[in-house]
Amino acid sequence: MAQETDGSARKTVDKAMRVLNAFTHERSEFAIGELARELDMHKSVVSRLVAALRRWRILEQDPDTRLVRVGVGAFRLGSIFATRQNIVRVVTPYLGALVARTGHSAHAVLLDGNRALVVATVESPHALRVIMRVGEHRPLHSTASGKIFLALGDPALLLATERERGLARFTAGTVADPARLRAQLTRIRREGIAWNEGENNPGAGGVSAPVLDEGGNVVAAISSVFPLNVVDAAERAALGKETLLAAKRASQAFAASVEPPAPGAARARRAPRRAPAAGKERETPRLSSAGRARR
Amino acid sequence: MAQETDGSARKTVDKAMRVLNAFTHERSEFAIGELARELDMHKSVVSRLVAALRRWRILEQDPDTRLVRVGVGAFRLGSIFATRQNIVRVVTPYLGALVARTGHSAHAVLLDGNRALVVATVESPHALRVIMRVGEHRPLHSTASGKIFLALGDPALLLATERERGLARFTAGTVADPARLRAQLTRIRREGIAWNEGENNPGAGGVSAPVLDEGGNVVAAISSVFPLNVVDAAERAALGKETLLAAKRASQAFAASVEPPAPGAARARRAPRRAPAAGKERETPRLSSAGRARR
DNA sequence: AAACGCAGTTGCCTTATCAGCAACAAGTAT
DNA sequence: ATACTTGTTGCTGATAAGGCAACTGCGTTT
Repeated sequence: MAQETDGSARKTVDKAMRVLNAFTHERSEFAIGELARELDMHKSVVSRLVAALRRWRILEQDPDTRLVRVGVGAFRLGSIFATRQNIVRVVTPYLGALVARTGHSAHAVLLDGNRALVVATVESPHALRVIMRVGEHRPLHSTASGKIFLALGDPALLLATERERGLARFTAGTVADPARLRAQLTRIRREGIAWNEGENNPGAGGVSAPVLDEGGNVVAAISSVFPLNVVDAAERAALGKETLLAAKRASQAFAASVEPPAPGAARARRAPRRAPAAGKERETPRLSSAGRARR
Repeated sequence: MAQETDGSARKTVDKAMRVLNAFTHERSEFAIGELARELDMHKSVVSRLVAALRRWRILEQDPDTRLVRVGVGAFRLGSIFATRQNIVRVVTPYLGALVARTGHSAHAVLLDGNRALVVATVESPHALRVIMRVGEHRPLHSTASGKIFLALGDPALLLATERERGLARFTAGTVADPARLRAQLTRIRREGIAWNEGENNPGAGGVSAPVLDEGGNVVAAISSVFPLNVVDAAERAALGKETLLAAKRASQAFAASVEPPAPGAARARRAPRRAPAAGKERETPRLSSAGRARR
């Protein structure tokens, strides 16, 4: 079948991952047949893959309905990531403080490929509030936090975003014109905060500021989100200031938290070493690649 | 190699999962070679598996040290589980309230195979406190929450636990005698709460109570943990009462939260149907199986 | 009731994929 | 400089995976 020369394929694993990737917050349960249809694989293949993943509890299956769901094993793995990522731990308290001061929901996102991944949220106590869930993905060009990554992250990210799906239009306000987006990004670089005025969801706006490591690289973005119709210009300005402040504090806390001399550190960690030749990279198949933010 | 007749194997996926399973909170980074040694696989195999998983960001690799870590893709999956599991969402506020009243750390655990998995924690504000991290696994027979599952969950769980590793002894207080353990379980069933007096960690004790669904099945356990030496009998009794109360409230909240009529529910869900023949089950290879709590 | 349809699992056989080896590439220690 | 590391990659025989079709449970239809 003349598979394009891809040195390390491990196609079976790839298929298993395609199965896992089908699960999202919106669609968190599938019948075997559904998966097969959606992924264009044969029933028997999906059935056997699911069985394999089930053995490790990465997936689970409702004994009654036979619907397949994400399992506790996936949660275990994810929690390892969350623990290691100081960011999540470090940033959460600042989100809480931010919400307490502003009254609007706040969240933190990480870059995941060429989308932003929500990794922590604190909800506003108000009845009218914007809700965001941990694990949700958001586009880069139509959200405040996304723009932070586009403006301050790897330039390749912007190129990939434009190329990929083009700049999809979600609302009337979405900035779908590359030139206008670039103009916004320049401004963001200057001011240090990014705005979104109903460009992703009608009626919902946001401000975002970067969490930076000691080298000045963006590691995450903190955002406040609010209903556009009840927040006037003055309040928005204040909200921007507060968000920026929270992000700055979080940056300091993050820098301070990185690799604390490791109390009971046992395993030797060799001195830094540049990655070797590395061949053709090509991360995440069929979704094309986006260079990760350099460190 | 006459692999024992296991109808659906998907051995490559299994190997990939063995790689993932190597990662824990204690060991969250590996060199490729380390993994190969530990899993008794060849360097080249691990290298290619890691490359495959990296493409989906389930794993990631430090560009400098080349150490392999759990990636953001795993976090994404895990968060889907966490969201779907109302338990985590529902229970957390009650943990907070419990800590506020008692001053001791509290956490919630789910059953993961034949261990308990910590899924939510709230720490005590005191300087002297017991700390537990989300994602940690704890044995069933030497922890309060574990005993809840043994006492109120599927009876097969107890058998599997005894068979598996025997009742490993962690401290002088560990109940390693099956008969004594069963006696404790009987009492737990009667009283509705379980105690641990330094049986897992010397000096640390805990009380746990079950979160039950509408059918009376254990879906989770809530525990308060405390330093044994500063908590006298009177305080322990109060702590037990509070923990039980929190668990009861959480149970009600959980029952109320299950499947809210599904507002925009689109996909048809067929009527319940018992799982078919199902062949030889055998969950989680090489760790033997433990029947899941029946529903 | 009996027949049909649908979803999921499983045995069999062919073919494609993977494990192992060894060479190589990069970096580190002697 | 030279000898060890550790990780990646081309190559080829051995193995594991895919497709098919049969079969099992169930629910629905005539």
